[in-house]
Amino acid sequence: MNYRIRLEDVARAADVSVGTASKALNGNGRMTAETRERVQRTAREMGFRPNAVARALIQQRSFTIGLLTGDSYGRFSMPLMSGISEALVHMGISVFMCGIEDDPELAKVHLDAMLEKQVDGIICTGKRIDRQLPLSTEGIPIPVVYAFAAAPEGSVVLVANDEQGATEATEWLLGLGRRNIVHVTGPESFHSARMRAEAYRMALGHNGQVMHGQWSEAWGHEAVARLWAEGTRPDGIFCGNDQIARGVVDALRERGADVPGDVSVVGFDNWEIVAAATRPPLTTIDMNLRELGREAGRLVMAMASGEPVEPGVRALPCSLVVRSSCGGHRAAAPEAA
Amino acid sequence: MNYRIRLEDVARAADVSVGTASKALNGNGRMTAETRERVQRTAREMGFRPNAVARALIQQRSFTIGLLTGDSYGRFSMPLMSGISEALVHMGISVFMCGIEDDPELAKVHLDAMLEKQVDGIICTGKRIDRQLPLSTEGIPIPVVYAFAAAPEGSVVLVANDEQGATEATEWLLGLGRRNIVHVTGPESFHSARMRAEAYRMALGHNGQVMHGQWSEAWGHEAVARLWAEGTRPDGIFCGNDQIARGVVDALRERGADVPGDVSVVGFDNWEIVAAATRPPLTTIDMNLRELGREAGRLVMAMASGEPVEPGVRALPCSLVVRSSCGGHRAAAPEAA
DNA sequence: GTGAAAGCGCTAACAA
DNA sequence: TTGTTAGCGCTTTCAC
Repeated sequence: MNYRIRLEDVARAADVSVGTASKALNGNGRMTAETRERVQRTAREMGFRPNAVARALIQQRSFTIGLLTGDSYGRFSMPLMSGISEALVHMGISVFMCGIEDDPELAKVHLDAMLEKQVDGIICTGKRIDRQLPLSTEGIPIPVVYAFAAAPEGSVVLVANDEQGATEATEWLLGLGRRNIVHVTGPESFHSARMRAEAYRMALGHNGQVMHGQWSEAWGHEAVARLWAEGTRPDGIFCGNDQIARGVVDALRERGADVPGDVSVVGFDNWEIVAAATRPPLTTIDMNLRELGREAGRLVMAMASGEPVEPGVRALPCSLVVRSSCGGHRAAAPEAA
Repeated sequence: MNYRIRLEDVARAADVSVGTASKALNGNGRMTAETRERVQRTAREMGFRPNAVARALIQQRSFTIGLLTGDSYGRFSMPLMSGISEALVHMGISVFMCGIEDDPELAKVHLDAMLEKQVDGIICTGKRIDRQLPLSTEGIPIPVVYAFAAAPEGSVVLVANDEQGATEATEWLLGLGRRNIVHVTGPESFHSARMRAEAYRMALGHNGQVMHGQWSEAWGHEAVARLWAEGTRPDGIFCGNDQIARGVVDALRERGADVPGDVSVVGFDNWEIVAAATRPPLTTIDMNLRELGREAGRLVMAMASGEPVEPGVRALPCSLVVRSSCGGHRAAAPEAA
């Protein structure tokens, strides 16, 4: 009932010209309400589906954007893409998604394909915010937004606010009365690790103790082992991600330390599969990647519509998600900024 | 250097007609090698990018497909989409991806958008193979393939071979000399859980012991607790997914049972974040979702090209991934079917 | 071997 | 208020 029905068919059936039919369906032009309704009804009855390709050709807009991602695991790219899609679907925009697997050749192939398909804009995303994708977006004639990825000078980029997130985490522990707080995190080579550590120190008001290692559960175990070996007994541990936090919580339990009774632990990422499965479930920082995606979608379309958008890095707020690894309740500490 | 350059511009610069330029660039028609090369060189130098929208309009093919997913977490849809994309990118095909969040309205909006954009085919995917998406693909004038999702009668559908995977897992345990093997899995309401349990029984040659519960670590703990309470001491446990397996392994360790010394444990899913972080890392079944995606991509394009494709369910093989939770080495047991 | 011209399905400017 | 017409950028007969 909807195959190969052209506007011309609808027009003929409704006894108007294609021009009028077009206007009737798009709400443009002037005509009697009767005519407009008749055309719309006819179109509906015939199962008419406008050909967006023809429309794109003439309007020079495809109502399509491209999402290039360096995160093929989906940890970051899935929530981002959900947000983007959510923000744009009601404008009739669809999202091309492609993973580039750290391969410059592949990245170029995908990018060219999208450019040829006349996407209205491109969003690039990675799995860490201090590494550029293997991809040059220089000289690209359409808007580009970077979300959760490093970008060339002068780009529009969106990231989660690591400092603010880490500050919230640390202050949450302080608010709970914890005073001997250690920070166990990933490699110092990661910008995020450095930012979070810095914010932790600032919130503490002194140097605290920062332990850099891997972003893994194993490092969480190892870190606790080192702490115990050197006789340190923290009452709060802020971890650089949820995997480390899970390792820490398990290691603590194995040593008979009660979480959250003796030690409060905060994670970072709110990676459901890890945070919710930890015993007790992790209180952690959510980077609100979905909202980041929404904002990226809005921005790229604003740019595509010619609205002026300032280049620069926009850091969106993280929020604390309270589960059970700290004790305390949401209301007992300051809200997200 | 590549903005708004049309074929006409290239043609003029190369001193040929647009028709000739088109043929030169697409390798069609007849002309002197010199002319062809000159046009190609000119196009390259000018940074010409053919407008795929115009091409799609005339060829009635957009070189685009749609991926509708009910799995917004990405556990299944990411590998699937990587596979699809991988199989099709070299045909110049891009993939629209959209999550439908169990929302029929949203699903329809996305589906209509793709249809209007003249996608050449659609792939639908979910997060379990016995639940249909909230979506009717009836009367759709383009090929539809279901991958890892339930589908209406007469559809082309691709799933992982649960029986074969479960058989491999069980036989691996048997091959290791385990004789007292228990199966701890998810709710009986899941088709996959029933299929895997059935295959487990077949491989065992008797009824064994099947414990249905949740797909969670907590259930893994609980199941071991029950086993211990009733005095059962298995030497092998085949788990319905990796999360259960992780719970089982942790619970076993807490009771002083050595894995894999006393008990061998096999998981299902090969979900890296869970399987690799378990101590010891899990030997598990991989559903090869990426390959499933590749096949889905090939199939949908074959259908779009008019090749006859038999409707029905195609079950693709799973494979055993050996880590440390069983002892034994890859060579000691039969290969994947 | 190369060019001219028609047309894919639609929108928008201009006539009537 | 409605219809006519000229394209959007490309491919593809069909002449020459």
